[in-house]
Amino acid sequence: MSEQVRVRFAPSPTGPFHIGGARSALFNWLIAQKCGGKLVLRVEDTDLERSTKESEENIKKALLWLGLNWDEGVDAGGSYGPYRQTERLDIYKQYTDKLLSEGKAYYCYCTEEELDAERQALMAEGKTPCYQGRCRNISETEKAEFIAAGRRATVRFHVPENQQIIFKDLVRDTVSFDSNGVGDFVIVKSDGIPVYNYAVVIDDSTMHITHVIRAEEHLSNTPRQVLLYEALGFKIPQFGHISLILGKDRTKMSKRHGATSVDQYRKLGYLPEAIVNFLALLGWAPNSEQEIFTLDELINEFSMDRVAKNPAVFDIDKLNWINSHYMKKLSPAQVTELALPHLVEAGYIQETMSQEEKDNLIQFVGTIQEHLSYAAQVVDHVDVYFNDNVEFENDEAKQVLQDAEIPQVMNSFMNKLSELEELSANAVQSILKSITKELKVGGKKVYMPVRVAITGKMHGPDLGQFITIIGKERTLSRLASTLTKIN
RNA sequence: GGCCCGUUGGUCAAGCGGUUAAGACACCGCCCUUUCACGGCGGUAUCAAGGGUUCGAUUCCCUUACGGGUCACCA
Repeated sequence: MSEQVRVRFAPSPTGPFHIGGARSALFNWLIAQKCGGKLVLRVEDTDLERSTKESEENIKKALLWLGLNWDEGVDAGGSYGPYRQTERLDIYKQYTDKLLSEGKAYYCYCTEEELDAERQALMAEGKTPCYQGRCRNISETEKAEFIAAGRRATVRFHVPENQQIIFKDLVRDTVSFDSNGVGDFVIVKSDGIPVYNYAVVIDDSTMHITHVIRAEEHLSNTPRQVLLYEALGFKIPQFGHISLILGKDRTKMSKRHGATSVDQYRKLGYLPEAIVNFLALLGWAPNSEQEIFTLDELINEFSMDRVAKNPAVFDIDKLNWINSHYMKKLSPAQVTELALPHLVEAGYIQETMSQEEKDNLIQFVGTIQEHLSYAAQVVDHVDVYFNDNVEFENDEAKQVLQDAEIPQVMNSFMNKLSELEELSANAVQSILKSITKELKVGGKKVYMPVRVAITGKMHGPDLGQFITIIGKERTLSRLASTLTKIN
């Protein structure tokens, strides 16, 4: 009987939810779904300085927004709680006492300055800067002196010497380290709070996690953890270290690479299914040529043995392409809704607008929807809709109105438009077409000048629809004022 | 600096000893719509370098270079 797959996502609530964390969560979620296993959400809040409840809430909200729910853990309950590390202090203490009594761990009274000096010295010699074990065998009298001097002890793990630490990794296969390069590390801080590498082992083990899938930055921590698993008599889980996401300059993605948090993308009007789809393709490839995946399809296709070892550069162009794909499935009203905050911020609209204004805006958004990568881009297209004061976007646009036949085209169009009884996209198209026939000129000589005269731009929404939306009056007045500008 | 991981087009990547080295994004061109876009079709472009192993290396091994991670009383 094979045991049930249990994976976990264990963020530390110390800031915005990073896109890389989202990918780790996604991979874990996919594994759980695929294997009919459980995903545990554990909050690693042992960094008392930086952890905030707010951050925890943001992370949970972002996970849910992405469609990644969890079966067990914070807010969901379960039989292996509590699921917040600061609520598990008594559990860690039991194991610490055990390690201490078995001589596998010891108190260390070194000060920060002493440790720093030791590190510097080793670095200068070109050696691995790891703790040399000064407090490993101190006498009781020394200990008493330190305590009397007011020193507070940390607990260090006694790392065995000359041991090859070998473990299997789902992504990297066999990885090995030499225990001599590790050095006795702190497992409990002087304030009694366990350190990440220690708490994670106890948690993963007591929560019966079978597969530890996390980012590659933890790969070098794994030998420490393996040692701890062995010392505590725990079963070692399957590890899988997925590569990092890099920025365009091939360094770890950070703020200077642009938006890095899930929430920033959400606010820009990216869609959760697009982000999930994009993230899945960063570091994983399907066994087919498919690029667009629903969550269900991902569950079907996903497997750890198709996860890449090499780090991937975050390519915003591809994200945009994927997002625009999903965006086309939205109704204009939905796109408008996503863009609203940005339109308000840009000063185009007020928080309160009449239903009529809104309906009209939605119609306009419908005409530009296919140009959009994400909803906030509506702002870049909306000037032609709100602004009746036509300005040429460049000389090329201005040039379009310089041809000899332009006055005729314009006059004819203005006449026909004002005589039109019922304004519609088709009617406008007919007018445009009739002018090409009448004047025996190509479409380019008609459509382009009219577009430029009304919008000042060379590109834009379908003319028939656009004119219908802004109406006859505004169109005619724009044309009239543009004509005065070109002479 | 020590240790660990990695390196196929500009980017994501398939490939797992013999291939015309897939596909996607981006870019360029053509077609469509008597305009721009959308869409369709096509094109440019890749195995980091050097040694081995082998009848044969993108694929296996070593070295170098480059990139990244880690060495905290951060996670």
